[in-house]
Amino acid sequence: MPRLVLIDGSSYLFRAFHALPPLTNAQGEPTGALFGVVNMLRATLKERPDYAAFVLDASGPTFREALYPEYKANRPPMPDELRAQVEPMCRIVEALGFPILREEGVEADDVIGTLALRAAAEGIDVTISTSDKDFAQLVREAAPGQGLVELVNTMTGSRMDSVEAVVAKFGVRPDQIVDMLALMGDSVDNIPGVPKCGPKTAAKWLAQFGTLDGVVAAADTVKGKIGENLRDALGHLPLSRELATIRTDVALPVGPRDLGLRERDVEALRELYTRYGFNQALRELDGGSAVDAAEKEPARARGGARYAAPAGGDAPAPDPALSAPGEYETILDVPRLETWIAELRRAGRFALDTETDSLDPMRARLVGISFAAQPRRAAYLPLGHDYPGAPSQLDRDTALEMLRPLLEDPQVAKIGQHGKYDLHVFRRHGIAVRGYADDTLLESFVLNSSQRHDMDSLARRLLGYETLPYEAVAGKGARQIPFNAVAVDDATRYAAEDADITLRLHHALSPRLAEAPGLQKVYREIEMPLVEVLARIEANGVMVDADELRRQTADLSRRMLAAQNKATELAGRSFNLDSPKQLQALLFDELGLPALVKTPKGQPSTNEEALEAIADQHELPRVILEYRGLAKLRSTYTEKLPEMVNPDTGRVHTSYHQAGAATGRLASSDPNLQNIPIRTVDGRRIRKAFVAPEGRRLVACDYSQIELRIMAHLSQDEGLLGAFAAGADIHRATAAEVFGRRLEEVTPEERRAAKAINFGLMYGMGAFGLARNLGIGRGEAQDYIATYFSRYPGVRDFMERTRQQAREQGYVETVFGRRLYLEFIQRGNQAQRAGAERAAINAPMQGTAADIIKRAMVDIDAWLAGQGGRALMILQVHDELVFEVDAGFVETLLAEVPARMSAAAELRVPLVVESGVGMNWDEAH
DNA sequence: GTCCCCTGCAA
DNA sequence: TATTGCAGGGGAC
Repeated sequence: MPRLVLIDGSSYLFRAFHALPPLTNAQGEPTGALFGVVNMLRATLKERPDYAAFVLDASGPTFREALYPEYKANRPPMPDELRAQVEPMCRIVEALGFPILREEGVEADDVIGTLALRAAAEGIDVTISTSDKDFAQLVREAAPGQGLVELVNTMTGSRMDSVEAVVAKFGVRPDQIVDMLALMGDSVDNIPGVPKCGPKTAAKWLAQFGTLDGVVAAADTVKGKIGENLRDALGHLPLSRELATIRTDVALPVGPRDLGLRERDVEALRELYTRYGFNQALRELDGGSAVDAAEKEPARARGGARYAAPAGGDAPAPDPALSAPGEYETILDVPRLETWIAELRRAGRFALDTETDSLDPMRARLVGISFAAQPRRAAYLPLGHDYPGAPSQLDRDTALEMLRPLLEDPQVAKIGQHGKYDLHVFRRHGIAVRGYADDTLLESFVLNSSQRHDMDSLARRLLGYETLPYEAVAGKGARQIPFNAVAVDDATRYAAEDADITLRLHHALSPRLAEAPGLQKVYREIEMPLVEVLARIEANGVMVDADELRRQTADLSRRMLAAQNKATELAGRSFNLDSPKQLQALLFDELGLPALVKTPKGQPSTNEEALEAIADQHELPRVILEYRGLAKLRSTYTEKLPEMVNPDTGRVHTSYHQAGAATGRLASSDPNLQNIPIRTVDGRRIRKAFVAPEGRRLVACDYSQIELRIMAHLSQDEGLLGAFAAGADIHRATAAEVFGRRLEEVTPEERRAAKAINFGLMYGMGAFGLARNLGIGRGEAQDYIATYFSRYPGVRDFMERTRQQAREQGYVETVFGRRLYLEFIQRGNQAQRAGAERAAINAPMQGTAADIIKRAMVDIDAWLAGQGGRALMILQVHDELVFEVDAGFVETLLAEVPARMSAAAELRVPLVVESGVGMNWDEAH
């Protein structure tokens, strides 16, 4: 007969918490209750039930509160050490494969009761695993076609599987338990009973009178003080009985047969057991002895990642030494710091990390520094914890002067995780770090750009180590406190761990790079040298004319208001033009215009394409498009950029994310300066607000058609190579080929179509996309593409080769050996595979372009370093570099920079660079 | 407050 | 059913 195990999670959590000593793991987190629950669950799994569920109380009121507002009023709030264990417990339960049930408005008891009786009725044997005696009321013996319901308490090992067993334990039958509980009452749940009536008395009365009703009827015959108490309690006994009754008829979204156990997630369990120090469980996991059911399937894949490819680079069984907890100390006096400095110097290389009071490296103040020279041993040097009662710390400037020789010594190698941030912090505190040798973020990025590279993920994946989350020491959301307000002890656990884990990650990652010489070269020759260059660009910042932007804001506001009035008039009522939802109701429901475009979720879209499509049927769509364009410029640019000016420098400092795009491109944020408008007149005005200071100029240098040139190089297509060699206008040349014209005969319309083909091909576009882009029929678009491929057969072959390579080896490469893994190319569904193929075609071109400009940046930065500050690199926009240059130095820069950009790669086509000079970014184009 | 959706800017 | 990103406002929870 199949068996269902229902686990009363809440009861175990409480009992284990109170029964076990207050255990903690190496990080000092409480683990006692967790430990108890985990052991109970492991014992349950060994019994191999067919179905199981872990049931918890949900928040929110239940019917019992409605019945009796004082219900559970005496219950003390959950202790913090216990509360902290709930979330990890759920993660372990999940990872073990148990379904978790948490029903809003229904207590766990009633969920269990309902499922138990339903299952028994369906012929399933039910084991309720609980430490709560109240469940004895549910015990049933098996009957024909009916399963039994039994109780086990794995903490005591007791089992109640028959009426007899219940009688033996409580002196009453299961059907009398509720009456007994009503008579006894329950002080914890605040259920009133008969004062002085305990289990013995209740059992005696029930043996005598049969039921609660019988007891009530015979109340007058009970003698003595307790008889009086009984008679006084008569009024509330029915209520008490109802409160004590476990419901067996609540509505639930699942039935017993929905509660199959999933395969356990071994990786997740390893991490969690490691983190909480459950060594026995860990050994069992590795030995695989106890629960072998799980080994059949790999741990479930992580969702979300678009490429996410394990291929060569994924988690080995973590070395236990790497995943063990570390021992951390706090440096509070000069001798201790001297000892550490000596040790770090002796080691010759060490991991370091800074803690600050802000995420913005251009505003952050140093709060502390951590170091690690060998795994599992790290120290935290607090310098700026200033909460009331903070321990006395070393003076910041004194400590920094002590550290300066070490930090500025290029012979002592430093290892960081996202060290660019720390370089900023040190620079702004007067330390020019040298010898920044390795960055685990970039090691991971180069090894497999599709995965996550944050320290928590890396530690989990590569070390099987669960880091202390930042939220655990600083809180989260609105209640988050700055790091300087974090207690020094907590800070030490968090910060020293950062340095320790950085070092361990480097030990895990660098051998993998060594195994892949091509990748190591990308890491060593492109990414690592770029770190300091990016830090310099960010620190340089760009001057923004805030007044000009404010004038533009005013102008945009005026025109938005006009558009809004016009829209209100046309619609016949007012509505929120910023709300796609309201817009959709207005256009498609009220005005009855056709909804020709759908959003990804199937809603009628109000995007530009959709509005353009109905613009000839109504005036409103055009007005909305006008409004949208203005609103975008105002909210994203003219209003925001002035707010981003750093008060110290008077300039805007973006952040470049070196591991931001899987193809190898940089990404920019806070603010994003890689998407400043250029295509419309209003948009271009914003570029006029990016200015050069008095006596200087902005110089913009951009690669001409770099991705198409790379396509020519990679495909070695003769036609394409020839066109670039001849210095032709490539879109015109393409049009001439595809439309069978002489170059000078190509019409603007044909050139536009050819341009769309060129760009579309680089993105792996099909006939459908080209048709939509050009507003032509699909057949016609297909003809264009066919003609294109017949004129440029090398391109067609190249694309097929690329797809093939991606399918066979799971990744594609740039000219410089950077890889992009494409997980879905082999095992995705149809749409995912198609998407992966498009990405595969695009990545070598986009990625090679990224490699090239990165190389150029490193080279140019080195050159600029010797030019006495007469020019600064201030922006990178994928194929463009922007410089701020002394007016008298412009000539020199123009003689030097474009040449260096061109020389950044040797391709089969020339790398042409175009330059412009002006007082602002618009003019420099 | 946080998260998701829709929208739109750049190369 | 065209690649890579970042970010705004609305609105549900």
